[in-house]
Amino acid sequence: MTEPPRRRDAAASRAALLQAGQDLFADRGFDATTVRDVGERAGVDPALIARYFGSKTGLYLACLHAEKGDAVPDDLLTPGRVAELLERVDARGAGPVLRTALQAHDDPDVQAAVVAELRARLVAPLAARLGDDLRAEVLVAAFSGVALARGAGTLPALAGADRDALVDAVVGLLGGPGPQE
Amino acid sequence: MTEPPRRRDAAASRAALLQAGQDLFADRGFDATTVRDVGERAGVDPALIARYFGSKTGLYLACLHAEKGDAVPDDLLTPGRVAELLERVDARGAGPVLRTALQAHDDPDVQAAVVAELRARLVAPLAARLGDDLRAEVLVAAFSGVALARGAGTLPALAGADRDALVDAVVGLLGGPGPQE
DNA sequence: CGGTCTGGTCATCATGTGATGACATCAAAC
DNA sequence: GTTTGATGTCATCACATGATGACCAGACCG
Repeated sequence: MTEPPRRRDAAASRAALLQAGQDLFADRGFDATTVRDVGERAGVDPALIARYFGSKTGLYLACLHAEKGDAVPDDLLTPGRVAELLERVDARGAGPVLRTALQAHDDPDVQAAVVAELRARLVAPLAARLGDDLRAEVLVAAFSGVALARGAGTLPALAGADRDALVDAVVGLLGGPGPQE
Repeated sequence: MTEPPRRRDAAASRAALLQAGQDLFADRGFDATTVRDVGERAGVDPALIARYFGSKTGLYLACLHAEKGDAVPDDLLTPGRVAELLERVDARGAGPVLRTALQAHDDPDVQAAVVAELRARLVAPLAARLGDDLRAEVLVAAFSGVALARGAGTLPALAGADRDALVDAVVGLLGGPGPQE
């Protein structure tokens, strides 16, 4: 750090592309995001995506791994965790992982990576608590649906609701008969 | 009916396109379905989509209205209704309505049509029972998530589960604290 | 038969998109 | 100052996709 900002800085360009990719992929999904969009948002020539990430898919995978660290794997059933995730959804979109949970990706590498992310970050802790993979996955799918719908605007009350009210509704409906303390 | 099948039959071609559109849109969504796909599946030249429906979007709207009648508006909380909907999802994909509930469509006409369908078919009856639009919409979003994930295969236990077990899990988790009798 | 209408086929266009490689330009090394 | 490698810019390609219109082929009517 503290380097005088170079006028040409590969690391900075790379980081800008990564950030722009995270933003746009989270907001619109993979297919609806073009490399030109990413380049424009990053203030960088789209051709550099190929240089630094190999391809659009490479950038997507990098975005997936980049956000790996910033969400602590934790339980989904606690109101605090629900609130935290929803806050994140409101601020930055549903995110590639939740998105791809509900729509298969054609590229097998991407699909495998998302499955692994989902499992590690959300399903596994829940399954450990519930003792049941199926119930854990149903919960994850249901929450993903709420997160996506929040951004889609197709369900007006959900899209427009105050976040606290939404947390209440989600916890009330999804957290119901599960073992909470 | 009982007409000897004409070698050239506009109504039959139209119906074939409509059916193929319903199948493919339900299975893959709007964007991932090409007019060439629809034509091939229907055994009909794709150019006829333009003739009979004006455009791909026109066909999509027609598919939306076509399946309007075949799902009885009913309550989502009852196990019977959940089972019925899941059966349909297993047989024919999530369907355009549930799909678009979670991903906004760019065309405003389509978006408006889907919002209306969703409201009439799913949200309204639930809201009447729960007395709360927000909770009703959360439930619809959650169920849509489950339906989509069922087909996406990203959550293996959910995708592979026996339907009865899935109905149990869904009813147990979503129907929990709601007013059921 | 000749004419016309309807249904169907096909070539083609315009556009958007991801990818690629040639070229330019800056910075550091020598 | 020259060279060299890194960094960035740009034109362009290949391909998929939705749309369009010219044309063809039976059917029905006179």
